[in-house]
Amino acid sequence: MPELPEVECIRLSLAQKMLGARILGVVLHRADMLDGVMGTSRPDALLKGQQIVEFKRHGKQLALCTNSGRALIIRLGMSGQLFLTHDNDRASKHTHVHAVWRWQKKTRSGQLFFRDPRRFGGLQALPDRDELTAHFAQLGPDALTITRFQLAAALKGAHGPRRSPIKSLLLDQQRLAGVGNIYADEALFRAKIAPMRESGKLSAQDARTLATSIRAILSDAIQSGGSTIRDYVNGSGASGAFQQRHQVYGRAGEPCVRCNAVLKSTAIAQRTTVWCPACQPVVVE
DNA sequence: ACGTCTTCCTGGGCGC
DNA sequence: TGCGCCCAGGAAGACG
Repeated sequence: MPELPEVECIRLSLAQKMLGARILGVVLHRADMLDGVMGTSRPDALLKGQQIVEFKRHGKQLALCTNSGRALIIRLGMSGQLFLTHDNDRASKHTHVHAVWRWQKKTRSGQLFFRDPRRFGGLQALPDRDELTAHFAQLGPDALTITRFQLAAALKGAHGPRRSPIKSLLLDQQRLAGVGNIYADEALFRAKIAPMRESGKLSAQDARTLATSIRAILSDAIQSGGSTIRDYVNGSGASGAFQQRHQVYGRAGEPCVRCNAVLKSTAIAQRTTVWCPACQPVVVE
């Protein structure tokens, strides 16, 4: 999916055009993509008749908040897209569209499409803002503003130092919200920390460096419009450019940009992990 | 409670 | 060109 920077770029592009818009009608093509309808009608859950007052994001999750207090969470999974107009040049965009919202804002009107071929994403309806707050609170702190203290607390854990590799911890949305496979590798490279090092054995200085690296990588990526690997586009259909600045992701076997050593690929948490064995020492003196 | 592994899907890219 | 295989931006759920 879209990791935090891509979701943030989608959020910004949608907010620019749709903030204040009223939802005139909704079509849900696949009922199994929607959760949380219990106790309410499906159109209400999908925000029909309501006005969008805020687009919120926590980690990789986006929430559409309305004047009636309801919220609709959108998770994009691996292949999810949100876009405002059909691109007639690409017929594929017309397939796997699971939901369409028809909206109007003063004299402007349009449609918002939710497309997700792999269907790892989904929609979740929440009845009020407290539920949304509680829902987001189940996730770890947002990675874009992660502090060294928050990260150090996650490394330590509630019941002693964590044994899992630092990369696994970065991917765990309950510990830190927003980092996925691309930005985990990029942040660890920037911080010069090997992805397989035990989380609980990182020093306070490591935590500080890593927190700084995570924030820097994510905000740089947002500035570049996100990373387009296959088909990511923001709400307006624009691709990102950050993929051109990846230092390790997708570069296994190529030379390290810092030291020229050959980048290695290793599986950690069942995810392809690329790192520099020279810049990111496994054993630290 | 914790850490690891399987599984849910479709589609693009590659080798043959 | 076509087929089969492998891989992919995620994360819930099962298991030990």
